Amino acid sequence: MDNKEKILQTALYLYSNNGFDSVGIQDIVDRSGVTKPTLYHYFNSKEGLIEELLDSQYHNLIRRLNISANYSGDLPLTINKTVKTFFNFAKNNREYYRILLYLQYLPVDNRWSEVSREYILKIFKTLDDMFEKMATHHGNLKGKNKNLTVSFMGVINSYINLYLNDPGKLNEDLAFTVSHQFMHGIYA
Amino acid sequence: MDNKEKILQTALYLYSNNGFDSVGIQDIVDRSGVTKPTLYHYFNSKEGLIEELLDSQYHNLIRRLNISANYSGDLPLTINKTVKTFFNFAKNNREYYRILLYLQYLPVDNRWSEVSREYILKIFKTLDDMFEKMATHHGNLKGKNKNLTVSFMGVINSYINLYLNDPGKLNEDLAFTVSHQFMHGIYA
DNA sequence: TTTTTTGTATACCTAAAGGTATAATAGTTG
DNA sequence: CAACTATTATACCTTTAGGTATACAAAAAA
Repeated sequence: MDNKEKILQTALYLYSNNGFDSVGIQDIVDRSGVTKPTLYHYFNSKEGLIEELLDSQYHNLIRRLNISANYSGDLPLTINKTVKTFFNFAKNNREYYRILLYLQYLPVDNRWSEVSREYILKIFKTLDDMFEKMATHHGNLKGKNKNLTVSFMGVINSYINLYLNDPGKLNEDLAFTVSHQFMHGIYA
Repeated sequence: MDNKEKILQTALYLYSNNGFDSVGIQDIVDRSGVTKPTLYHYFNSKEGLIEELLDSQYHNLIRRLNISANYSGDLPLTINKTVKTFFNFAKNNREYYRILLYLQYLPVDNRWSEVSREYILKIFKTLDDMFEKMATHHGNLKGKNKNLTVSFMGVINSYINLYLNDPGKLNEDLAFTVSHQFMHGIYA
């Protein structure tokens, strides 16, 4: 692993557990076994480092999401696949997903909120499209895409936030339960 | 309004829009028209200020929540009242609730995460008790309280997070929609 | 083989953070 | 009125933050 990769890994670890503001460049270079100029050589600034960090695993998430959210007639299957995609991605990229969660609820004027907004929006857009397509077959969903997207992300992220330290819980069973409850409510 | 109150108001405003780490004591005292020793006289430290800030409106929330979450036989009514309680509280205490949201998704090792954990847990506990009581009348909810609490908070906070800048949207209609969907799923 | 680029370390800079020593003022209590 | 307590301002402290000027070694290009 070269120095650049080492820095990215360390930054991911530290930022994920403490947040961007609580981790200094010095902390990162110390833990990576390099010095500041090395970091600045590769990333130019703290912001540059964070941007590259966010970018690094994001396309992976979007790619998977596009596959599972690609509705073509079977609503329960699509919902379940999408829940599983989120759970699996979060399980396999715990540190990264923790950052994504943290960014999603950052105050609006926060410096880092802007850096990440496009990423969050893209995820929402993908789900919104999914629900819109679903509405063509299920009339009762018509016009509700936004609400559905918000509910869906809310439930998913709430579970992930809770179980991120115990990722074994984010399994197929829970994914099924969550999908089922989302579709049929708490009585069923 | 005395200086202490002025400081609290300013801190609430600034922290709510930027997060704790992005706002310095200097920013707060400048905007309050006082000087540092005044702030330190009343609050001892940044942490002390934040603790008092969190405390200031928290009991209000818990009080209301205890009333609406007090299940006594009518599940849909209780759910709906509780959703409305959250929406109304968030609407009437936007800055405060924004901080609560932000704290809920902070990385675990973050300095401020600890300060706020008990508050978040108390809210979860109240809802958990509500769902447990409900399960005595609705057998199919039995043993699901934790999942129900997580889903419930997830959906509620996701909506609030989205509409906090446009709080007119957090109205009774949306509360009804959210309650209904929570109970009966997206098909209904 | 010379030259240039890439990568890295030492040592430093400036700004801003949280916090305080000291002293003055105002109000309260004896 | 005297003593004391609560409240405030000036000016300062220390630490840490992000970032950089300079110099040097290795590798790639000429």
